[in-house]
Amino acid sequence: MSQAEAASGPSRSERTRSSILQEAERLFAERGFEATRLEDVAEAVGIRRASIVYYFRDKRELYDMVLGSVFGGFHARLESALGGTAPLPHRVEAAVSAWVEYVGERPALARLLLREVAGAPERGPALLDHIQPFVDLVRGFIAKLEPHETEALSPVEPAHFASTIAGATVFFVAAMPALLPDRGDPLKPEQLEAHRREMLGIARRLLGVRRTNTG
Amino acid sequence: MSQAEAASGPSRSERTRSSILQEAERLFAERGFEATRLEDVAEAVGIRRASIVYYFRDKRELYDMVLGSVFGGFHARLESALGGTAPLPHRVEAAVSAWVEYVGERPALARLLLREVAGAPERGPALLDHIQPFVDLVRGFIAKLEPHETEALSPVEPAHFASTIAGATVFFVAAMPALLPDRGDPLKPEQLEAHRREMLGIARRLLGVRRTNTG
DNA sequence: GTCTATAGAGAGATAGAC
DNA sequence: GTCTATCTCTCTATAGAC
Repeated sequence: MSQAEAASGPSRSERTRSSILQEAERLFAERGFEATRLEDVAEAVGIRRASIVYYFRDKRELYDMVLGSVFGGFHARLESALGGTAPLPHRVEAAVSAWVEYVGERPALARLLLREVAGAPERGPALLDHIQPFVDLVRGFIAKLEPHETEALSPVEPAHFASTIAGATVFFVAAMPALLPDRGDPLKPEQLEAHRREMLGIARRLLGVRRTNTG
Repeated sequence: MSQAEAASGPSRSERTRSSILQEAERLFAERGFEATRLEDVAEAVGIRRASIVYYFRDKRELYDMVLGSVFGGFHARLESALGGTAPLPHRVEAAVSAWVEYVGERPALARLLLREVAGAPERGPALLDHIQPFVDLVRGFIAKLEPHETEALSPVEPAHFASTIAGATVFFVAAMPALLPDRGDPLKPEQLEAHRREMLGIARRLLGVRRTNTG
């Protein structure tokens, strides 16, 4: 944002660009990359298709920007949750809570991640670029642990731990409305909170922590 | 299979049809419905694209047949696991094991399910048709339980239980090779077995069963 | 049953006016 | 910045020969 914009708010250009990203996020999540037409994104924004290309070189670049925005938004949260001086299990639990809360705020992440993960590894290393920061973050976190804390992690591999929590959450958020439509929206605060507690319970079990009541 | 085929084996027609289904299963799983070209399926089988249409009306029908085959294959297994007179937790654990084993044998299921679940509920009720038999099966199972067994289920909702296990497994199988390529194939027997045990542990926790060693 | 050839629709990308 | 118009390519589906 330039100085002038700091006073007057985002420029028209920035508002348009931001709207495109927002609608693209929703549509790519709902329909997938191939099935999403730039025409649909344009219509949702209220502009013409050619205008999208003014902001983003092509469809692929738009998609990459969406992924960057969605995954990037969680990176800071995770960093903050894992930081600090609290005991190891508390920090891991804070990370799990941050994850479930973020998915609740930005459910497009769930569908985008499901789709990306479904893609065969050879095809499209796109995902890896966006996930690598998280892998690095977690590896750094583990590297900085005290020896006695590292031992506490031994019951489970970090990769498996993350996969279980991440998979259970995105599947829950995306699958419930599809498979059990009469069950109510999983994004409703009560449902999400129940899920969060369940994930915390699983996290504690995987970490070998004795069970407590809430998080 | 007709009487003649019972002796001579599958006819050429049946072999071709079966090959188409097999390659389509793999390609739809790896690339998704839209990104899969009938051309690619035909090439993988070693025939021409037009021949596919001789066996399947159109691309959509082929896709539906693939889903039917993949999901249908698990239905019998689940039914058998949930049946019998063993105590409730044992039958649930047998179901979890059957699930993990089936995904291991037919990993296309993982990617197909991830993709289907990612689709917004409004678009394409296709998945529901294939999942409904499972919902019915589980509801029937619960309905037939003794009162004291039903109580044992109370700690967790069946839908949430299934979502957690199913999500964690398909995510694990599909995401590991993509996100941590140096970690080895999750489909290798040791890895799959470790995952199965972990899922059993989670299942027991969700069912409120005291922990034991293996399944 | 499997093929070649082609019709027909759809969507991304580009050029250039305003 | 946003538009209209158009080019070009890709893919499904069909028709009909062998």
